[in-house]
Amino acid sequence: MRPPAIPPKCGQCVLYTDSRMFCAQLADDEQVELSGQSRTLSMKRGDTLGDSAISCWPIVAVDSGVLSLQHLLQDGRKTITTLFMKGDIIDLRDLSNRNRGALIALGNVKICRLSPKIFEQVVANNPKAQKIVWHNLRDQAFRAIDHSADIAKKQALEKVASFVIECHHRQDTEPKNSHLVKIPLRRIDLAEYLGMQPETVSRCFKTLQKRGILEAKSLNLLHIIDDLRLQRIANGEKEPEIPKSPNAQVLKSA
Amino acid sequence: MRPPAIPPKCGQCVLYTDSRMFCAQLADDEQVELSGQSRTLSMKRGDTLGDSAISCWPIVAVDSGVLSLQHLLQDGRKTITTLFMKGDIIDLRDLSNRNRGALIALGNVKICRLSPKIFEQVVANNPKAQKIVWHNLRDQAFRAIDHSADIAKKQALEKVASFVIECHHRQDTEPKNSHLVKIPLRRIDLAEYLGMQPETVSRCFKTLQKRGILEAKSLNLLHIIDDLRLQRIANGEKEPEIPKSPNAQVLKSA
DNA sequence: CGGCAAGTTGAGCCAGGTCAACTCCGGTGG
DNA sequence: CCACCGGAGTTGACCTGGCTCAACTTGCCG
Repeated sequence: MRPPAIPPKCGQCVLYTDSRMFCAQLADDEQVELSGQSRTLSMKRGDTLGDSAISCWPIVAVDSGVLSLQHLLQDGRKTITTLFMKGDIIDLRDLSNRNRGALIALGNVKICRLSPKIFEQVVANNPKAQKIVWHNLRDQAFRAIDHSADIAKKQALEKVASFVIECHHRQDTEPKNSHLVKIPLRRIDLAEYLGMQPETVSRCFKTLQKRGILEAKSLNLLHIIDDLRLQRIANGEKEPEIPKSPNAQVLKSA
Repeated sequence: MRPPAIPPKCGQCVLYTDSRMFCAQLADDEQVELSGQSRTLSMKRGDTLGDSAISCWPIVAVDSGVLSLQHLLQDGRKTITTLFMKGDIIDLRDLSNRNRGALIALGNVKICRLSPKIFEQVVANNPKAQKIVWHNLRDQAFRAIDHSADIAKKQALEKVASFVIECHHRQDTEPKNSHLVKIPLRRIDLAEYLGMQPETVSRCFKTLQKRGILEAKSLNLLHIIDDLRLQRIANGEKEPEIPKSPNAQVLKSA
C-alpha cells in the first residue's frame, strides 16, 4: 500500500492506525524519518520517567495505558495532577524553571518518545498534523482547567461522580451507549488524582451503590444504572437526603 | 519604519510592542490583515463574554488587565478556574461538548478578538508566530496543572503563599528583585480562584503578617519580608508552630 | 496455602466552611 | 462639608465534611 516501508514498530500504534491521530497524518517520508529518530517504550505500573529521562526525551506520545503526571511537596504529600491516555502528546520541553514532576505509569503503558527536532519540523510543515497536535494540547489544557474546577469546589461525592462520567467519556474504544465503565486506576491513585483520601473514595463509591446509581461488576468495572442522577450529583445538585434511620422522618411543617 | 500603515489600534498593544509576543512576530502584511479582521474591546470589572460572544469571536488575546474563566455549578457555586493576563491568547473554538464557562473581567481589561480564519492562516505559515502561540498555550496548560495540584493537596495557608509567589512571578513589568507584589484581584475573586472562603483568605493573610513574612502596604499591595519562609510554606513545610500563649511551652521530653 | 498490598469499615477530631455582626472605604447627594 | 449608603473586607463563634488512625477483609501472586 504505502510504498516506503513503514517501520514495523509503528504498525500497531494507535497514533498511526487511528486516522484522527498525529502519525496518521504524516506523509510517508515524514513518518519514516520521525519513526527512525524515535524510541518506543513499554512501562509497567510504577515505572517512572524522571527529570533526566524527560530532559533527554521531552516529547512523549501515549499509545496505550494511563500515564500520570505527579507532583511532590516537601513533606511527602503526592498529587496526581493529570492523566494522559492514548493519543496524548506530551511536550515537556524547557520546563527548567518549574518544579514539575515525574511521569509515572499507573498500569501497563506503551509510549513513544519523539525526536523534538523532527517533531518540530513536521509540525511546522504539515498543517494537518499541526492541527491535530494543537487540538490535543488544547484538550489537555481544558481538561486540566475542568479538573481544577472540580477539585476546588466540589465535595467528595460530586468529585467521584464527575470522575466516573469523565471516564465514561474518555472510554477506550467502546461505544458510548454501553453503560459499563472501566476505572483504569487503583483506588489509591484515584484518591490522589481527586485530592482526597482512599478511605473517602471508597465511602463515596459505596454511597453511589447504596443509592442505586452504580453497580459494581468488579472493583474496576462499574455499571451505570441511573445516568441522569449521576450527572445531577456531578453537577452539584443535592439529592433529597435519604434519612439514615428509616423511621426518623424529616418533617417540614410542625 | 514599517512601510504599510500599522493600524493605530495596534500601536499601543503589548502583543505588538513586546517582541516576545505574538503580533510582534508578524510580517507587516500579516499584521495589517489580522488587525483589519480583529476587534479590540475595553472591559471593566464584571463585564462578561458569554457563550454567544465567544462563539462569534472564539479567539481572544489579552493586552492588559486580568481576565478570568469561570465555571458555574447548578446550585450557584462559582469557581474561577484560570486567570489570563497580558499576552495570553485564548482559543475557545469548538467547545460545544464541554460545559465551559464565561470570560469575566476582574478589573479593567483590554482585549483583542482575533479573526479565527486569519489567525489560523498566520499560525500555519509563520513558524516564529507559531512557536510563540504554542509556547503560550503550553504555559496555560501547565499553569492549570500546577493550579490543580495546589488546590488538591495544599492547605489554606499554603495556597495563599503559593498565590503570592505566583503573582510575584507573573508580575507585570517590575524587575523581579522588587519585593513588592501587587495582588490584581479582590479578595472575593481570590477566594474563588483558590477554592476557599473569603474569610479564610483574610485569616491567612493575617497569619502571614503576624509571622512577619508579609507586610501590607495597602489591601492589594504587599511587601515580601521573608521570601524564603514564604516559599517554604508554599511548598508545604510546616513551620515550628508558635505556641499561642507564650508560656504554654510544648515539651518534647517529660 | 501463606503473605502482602489494596481496599474497606469504624470512631474520633480538626481545618476550614458557615453565619452573623461589625468595620472600613469610596461614592453620592443634600 | 458632612451624612448616608452599600459593598468589600474582617473578626468571632460555632459546626461539619472529610482526614486520620487503627483494625479488619479481600484479592492477588508465588
